[in-house]
Amino acid sequence: LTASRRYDPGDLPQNALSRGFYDRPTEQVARELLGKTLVREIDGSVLAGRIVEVEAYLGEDDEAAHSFAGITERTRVIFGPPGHAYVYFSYGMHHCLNVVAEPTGRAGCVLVRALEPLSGLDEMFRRRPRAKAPRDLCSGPGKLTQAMGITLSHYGADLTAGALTIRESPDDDALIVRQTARIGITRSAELPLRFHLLDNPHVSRAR
DNA sequence: CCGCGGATCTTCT
DNA sequence: GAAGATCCGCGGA
Repeated sequence: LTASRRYDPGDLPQNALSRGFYDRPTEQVARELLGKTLVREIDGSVLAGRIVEVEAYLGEDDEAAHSFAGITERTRVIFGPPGHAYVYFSYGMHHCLNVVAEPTGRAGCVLVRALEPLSGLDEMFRRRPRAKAPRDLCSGPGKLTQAMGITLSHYGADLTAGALTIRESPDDDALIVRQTARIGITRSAELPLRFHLLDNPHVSRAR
C-alpha cells in the first residue's frame, strides 16, 4: 500500500469532467473530486495524480475563504463560471490550486491539497529536487503545484479541456472518505470542510 | 516522530 | 503594516 500506483500515460482516463460536475454546491464538488485524476500535459510529457485530499471554501459565512472579502482582482474567478482554476500565490513562495464550483455569479471553490502520483514521476522529481520518495512529491498544496508545474499562468484556466484537466475515474465506488476540520486557517476553523481518502499515504500531514 | 522558526511577497486593513 | 488555505531543515525525544 505504500508503493505508488504508476500508469503509462496511455492508460490514464481520457474524459474530462464536464462543466455540470462543478456547477453544484461546493461541498458536494469537493467530496466527489476525491479519486478523480488531475492531468497536466507539459513539454511533451504527461503528469498525473489521483486527488486524495481537498478542502471546500464556501461563498457565504466562511471567513477563511478568499472570496469572503468580495470580488477583487484576485478573487474574481471564484465568482465566475464553474470548472475553472483559481490559483493564488501563498506565503511569498508557493502556488495553490483551487477548482471553482457553484453557478456563475456565486462564490465557492475547492483547494486541491494532495495527490497520489500516477504518471510522470521522473519529471515530478526533477521539479522537486528535495523530494526523496514518491510521497514527498504531491503531499501538500504547494508541493503538488511545484511537482506539476502549475503557476499563476493557470489562473482562470478551463479544467474541462486543454493542457490542465480533471478526468473521470473508473473506481469511485470503493472510496472511504474522512471529513475533518481544515488545515492552516484561523477563522471559521471549526467548519468540517476537509475531505480525504482514509489511510492514503499521500495525504498531507496535519500540523 | 514531533515541534519550532525562517524564508519571502502579495493582499487587504 | 500584518497576516497568511506553506514548506523545509533543524534540534530534541
